[in-house]
Amino acid sequence: MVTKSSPKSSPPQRPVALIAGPTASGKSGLAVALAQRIEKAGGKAVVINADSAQVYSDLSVLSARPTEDEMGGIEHRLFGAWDGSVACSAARWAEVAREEIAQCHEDGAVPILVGGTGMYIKVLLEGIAPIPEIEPEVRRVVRAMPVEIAYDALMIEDPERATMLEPTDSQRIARALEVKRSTGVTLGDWQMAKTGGIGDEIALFPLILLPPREWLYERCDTRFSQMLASGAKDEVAALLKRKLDPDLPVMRAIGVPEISALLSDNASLDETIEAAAQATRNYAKRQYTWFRRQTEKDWPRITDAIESDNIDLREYFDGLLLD
RNA sequence: GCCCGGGUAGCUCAGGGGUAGAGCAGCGGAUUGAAAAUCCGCGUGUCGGUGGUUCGAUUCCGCCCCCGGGCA
Repeated sequence: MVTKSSPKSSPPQRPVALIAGPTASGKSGLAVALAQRIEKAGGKAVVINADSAQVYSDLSVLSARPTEDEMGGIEHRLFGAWDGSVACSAARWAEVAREEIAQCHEDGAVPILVGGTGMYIKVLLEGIAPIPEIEPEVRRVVRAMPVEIAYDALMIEDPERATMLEPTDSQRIARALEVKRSTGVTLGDWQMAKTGGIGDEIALFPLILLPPREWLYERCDTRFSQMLASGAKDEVAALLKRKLDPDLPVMRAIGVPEISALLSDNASLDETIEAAAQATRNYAKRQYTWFRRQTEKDWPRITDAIESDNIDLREYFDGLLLD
């Protein structure tokens, strides 16, 4: 019997690279650079989207989806994969991402997850409670309730969860209530089980980007003006034409409400730019907190600004096949 | 030059004889199927300057400076 020596340099089983960080932190460029290094070494790499806005086909400019040029010849998946009329969710995204990752492994490609949606990534790695789809009518009724009413109802129907939540947390209150009403089981009971996580089955190569706040905010500010110059108005105009439910995630993406106001003459151009830039900064801060606190302590982090070529990929992805 | 308003937290402003407060920003945090979402916590700043009245002034009075608007 031959004992197969496994040299350090051999590619690991089921590798998955992950580049995560706040908006405008330079994730996409880094992911493409990594993919190109892998392909240059004779491997194959696929970039997989882990961003809750970039999944929508209606949002290309506004979600800062990489352009053909920026993709640099690397295959990208789950970018623009959802029609705006369909609400994606962490669980649904994770399900599809899991399939894509499996497909990559079957094809001998390294999947590189890139994105800023912490919860999507968490659900993919750790799994989530197997709660069935909520009955549309239940959802409609629950979401139409004012928070106070919903909270009072939850206090009666699932007091355990109600006491765990802030009485003002409209979204979580609605979720707990719709789950109880639609399935007859409380959210807490459902959440005792978690299914679908792939964290234990893969060799994860994570990298968290936490650049200096000032640098990040400057990029947030610049970004929206660039989006306007790249056709963001037309994108929103086309989206508005679809007359979708205003509560859908596409309709709430940063820039959509702001540009809608501009298009309907309810805001000046300056006000629009200011409001959208501010929303972007607020969002970046929330992501910053997520990635700083909700990720494993031993995951490598970059706290410097990502300039064109100042990152040594080998330092962070040592063990992956690189040239 | 005169007459009105104003000058209070980074910004917009409230308040008022016992040294001050909201919203936004900023900072910290939460995050189990809408997460670019939904929430929670954190407020000392010569209250424009200076003199006076007062036990006590940021608050009342005088003067000065600055910013609006109006009249000349």
